[in-house]
Amino acid sequence: MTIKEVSEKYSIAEDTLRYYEKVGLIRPVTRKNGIRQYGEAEIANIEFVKCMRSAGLPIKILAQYLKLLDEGESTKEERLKLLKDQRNNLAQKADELKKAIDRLDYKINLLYENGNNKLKGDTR
Amino acid sequence: MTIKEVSEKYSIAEDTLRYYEKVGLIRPVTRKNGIRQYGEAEIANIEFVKCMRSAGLPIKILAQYLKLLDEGESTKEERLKLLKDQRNNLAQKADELKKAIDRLDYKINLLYENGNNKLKGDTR
DNA sequence: ATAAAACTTGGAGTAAACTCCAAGTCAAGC
DNA sequence: GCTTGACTTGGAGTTTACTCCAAGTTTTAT
Repeated sequence: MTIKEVSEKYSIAEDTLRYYEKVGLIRPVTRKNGIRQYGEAEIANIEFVKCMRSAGLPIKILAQYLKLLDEGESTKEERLKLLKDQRNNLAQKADELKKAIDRLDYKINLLYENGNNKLKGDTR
Repeated sequence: MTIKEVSEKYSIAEDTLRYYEKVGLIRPVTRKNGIRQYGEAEIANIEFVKCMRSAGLPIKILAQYLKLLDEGESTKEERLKLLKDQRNNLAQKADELKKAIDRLDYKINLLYENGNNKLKGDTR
């Protein structure tokens, strides 16, 4: 798979794919005449990265995780901690998201039920 | 309430509070000898803004919403649309978050059950 | 009244994550 | 054999959301 195909399949700009490689978020891609040929493993990585990035995991963290993975078995504990930390971060983010959604829903309902948004204590 | 008190109560830097005011995310705060005195309405605004920002709503959107509010009743439909759009954005974000969390949980479990992370098809 | 602490402003600087660009290479079609 | 088009690189530029700073003013404590 060429960079263009990957870019289209996953809606990630070619520039971004090269950038990810540069900063160690995906492994160096093997080339054919200097041109990147993405194999199955690379594709799997990219799909994983996309999922994590869309949830807001920082690039640095993901790069560090890949580095640990490539360092082998000895980094197992560290990887476990990293994954758990990130999982907890996301869970907290999900909480905040839920609160904001509930609040928006409340405001939306106010607007439906009552054109006048100036109910006591809700000036926004 | 002074800017310092608000800053401490809501864990928002003073600079950030002034910045929010500058970009129209909160209304101009009334002054006493040039010094900001935050009243109840301002505090409520700030608390709302904090909730929305922690969910990732862009500053531009929040500023636009405040502007619409201050333009009065005629902007009701537009405000409703804005709130719904943002609500939907957040809901989608929550979905992505959930997917990422599930995936991390899966990886964490793999690590617990099996030191060797190289199960078929999971190179990350 | 005067030194120290707290506040003000406008603008510059920073960090993260891209995104764009110029200049060069390389294989393929005519 | 030359042009076209896709690809490459390194580096500069952009956006968002702060965050810091210098220089000045005001308030408070002695």
